Amino acid sequence: MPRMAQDRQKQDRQKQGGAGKRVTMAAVGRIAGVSQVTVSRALSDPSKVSPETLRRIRDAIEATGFVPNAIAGALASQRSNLVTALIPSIINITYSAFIRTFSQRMREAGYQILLSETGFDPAEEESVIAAHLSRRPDAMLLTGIHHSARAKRQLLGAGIPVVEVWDITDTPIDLCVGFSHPEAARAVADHLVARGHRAAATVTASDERAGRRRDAFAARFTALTGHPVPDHDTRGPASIGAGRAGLAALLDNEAFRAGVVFCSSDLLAHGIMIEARARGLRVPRDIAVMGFGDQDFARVLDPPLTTVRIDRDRLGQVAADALLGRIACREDGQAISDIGFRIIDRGTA
Amino acid sequence: MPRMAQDRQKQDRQKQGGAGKRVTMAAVGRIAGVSQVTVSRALSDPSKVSPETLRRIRDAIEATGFVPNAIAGALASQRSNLVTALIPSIINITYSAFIRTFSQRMREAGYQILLSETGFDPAEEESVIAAHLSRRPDAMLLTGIHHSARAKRQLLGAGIPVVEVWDITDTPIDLCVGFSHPEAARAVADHLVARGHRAAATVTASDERAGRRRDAFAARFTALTGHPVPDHDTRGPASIGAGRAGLAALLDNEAFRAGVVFCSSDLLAHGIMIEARARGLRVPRDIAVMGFGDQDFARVLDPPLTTVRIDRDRLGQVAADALLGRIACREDGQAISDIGFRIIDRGTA
DNA sequence: GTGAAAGCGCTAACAG
DNA sequence: CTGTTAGCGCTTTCAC
Repeated sequence: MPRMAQDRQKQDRQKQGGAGKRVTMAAVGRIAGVSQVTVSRALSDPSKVSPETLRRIRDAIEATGFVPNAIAGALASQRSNLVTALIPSIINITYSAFIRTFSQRMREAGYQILLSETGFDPAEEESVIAAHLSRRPDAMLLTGIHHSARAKRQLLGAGIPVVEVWDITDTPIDLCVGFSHPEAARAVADHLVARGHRAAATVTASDERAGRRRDAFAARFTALTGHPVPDHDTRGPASIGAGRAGLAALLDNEAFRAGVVFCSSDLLAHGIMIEARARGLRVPRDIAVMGFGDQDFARVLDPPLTTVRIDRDRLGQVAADALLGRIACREDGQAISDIGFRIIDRGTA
Repeated sequence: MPRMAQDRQKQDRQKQGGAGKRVTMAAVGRIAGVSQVTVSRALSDPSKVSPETLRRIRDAIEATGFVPNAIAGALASQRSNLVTALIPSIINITYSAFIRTFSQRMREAGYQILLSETGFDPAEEESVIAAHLSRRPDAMLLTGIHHSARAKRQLLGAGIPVVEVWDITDTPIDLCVGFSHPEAARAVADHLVARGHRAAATVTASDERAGRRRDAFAARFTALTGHPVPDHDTRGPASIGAGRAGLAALLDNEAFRAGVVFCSSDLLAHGIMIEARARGLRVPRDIAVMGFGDQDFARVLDPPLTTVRIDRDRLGQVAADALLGRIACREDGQAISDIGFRIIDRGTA
């Protein structure tokens, strides 16, 4: 900030009066007739302070509107009560829904969550990780299992519990909770072939995990049926519009005319249903659709969407518990949790 | 297998010094052969340090994996470079989409965002505000204009810039950017009546602002047509499923048989389209639908959804700029910004 | 049950 | 250009 602006700001804050001096524990103590430490104790463990003193301190806090300075507390105690989380996208319900469960669980345990988006970009992630680490979080949540070497080093150096979610690996940085994407995709291929499908295509959003599902699906489907699996890459985030465009492209290219489309998300699948209907094609008779994620709308579409359920709430919960366990130094909890997946057979495939 | 990975992990942490000594500026300085302040300067303003010294410091940082301690920095400088934001729901795209724009803008200016949900509950909001204030943010964003008296007092006492978004008032705490919900709702009523609609109903999610829109809409529509406007309250968050259930309830109650349904969100409107079609009703011939929000899917539905557009990106941008302006002490920026709304006429009403 | 003293790791003056 | 000296507002530890 330019020097002048800074000076002016200082003056303004002082003029504000109420804002000039923020209330400190020392000030509260002065009013209550005790020392600063006693105020600290009254807040952190009231039982260590006599009832009478406690009352005076509480009155003083109320009168001054004192709000403790967590920054100073964190510096002194070396505990920030902060947990940071990185997700690819905040507007993608897949991630935001499980972050909500995770946050709630952590908040109940007294932690606040610092959340950032990384936008599916490893370089971006690296810089965000460093920024987060500078806040000295007590633990950290990362999405996915691929991180730059530098980021891993810093994470290890931080000496805090780290949980990687939404994927699974034998070699996590620390903790890991998720499921195997290739395995899920192969299960989908097996399922669709068992149901009699002999032609398939995929529509896939820009997401490394989605890409691995597509590859595993195509490999298995082709192995089983001998037919290639054309793919449409949305080159962007999943959306209903991208799904419509995806089916349109597949059909117009004549790479695909009928069969089942396996999508990397329910949103895409929904778009495919709309596009199919707009073209006078019947779902699932002409075009069958398989989603991924089992978002809340999947069951209320018409026909209801066949998809793969990932228990996001459980994922958030298990991730939080794993971290909490590590923080409490219970090293006994298992480091790797596979929460699995489940094919939900409904009306579109 | 987990066991081995776990053991390996444990060793790694111990070797790393686990909870051991984190690298400090003093340590980096020692290695580079300079004092701690010089390291600080090298980081905050490299031009103040000789090139040769800078090189040695950078090498030392690289070698040690040093990550600056923002906690200590914040305590010393009285600037946290943290901005906190409260939104009702993280999984509601309405809010998460604009938070993304806001965050990006703030990040470019060097701020990190601490985000929390308040879940539409004022009491919850109050406690979250206090928790956020304890982190000594440099600014704060609040959703809506209704806050508890205690919360307002603490906010004022904090002496930081505060912006209230998604609504508008003549008496903001500090800054305010949004639009008038009753005004938007009345404009919708005028528009629908002008298009010939004489019967209307509403489907409304649990959200104070949505409720105010419904009330203003019903009052205007009735004043214009003489007909009452039945409402279905979803008693919960907006969703496609809630929209379907809403139309079903309206129709089954016989409070409503044909006409236009004004929804508090596009998601609800989408559900209504699905339910109407499932019942063999034509949209918009039998049931017309008006959404709210103009989410990305609105234009790709079939028929495309008529709705009200709120420029969320602009909202996020203006909110960020307002805050940044205040932080830089440019008191000239206007305190209240009305970003307006726009009726987007498409195929459903 | 309460207080005094000693930092936590950094930034902000002020010297040199 | 670089170093020294003071804190920032708490928690911790040790006395009393």
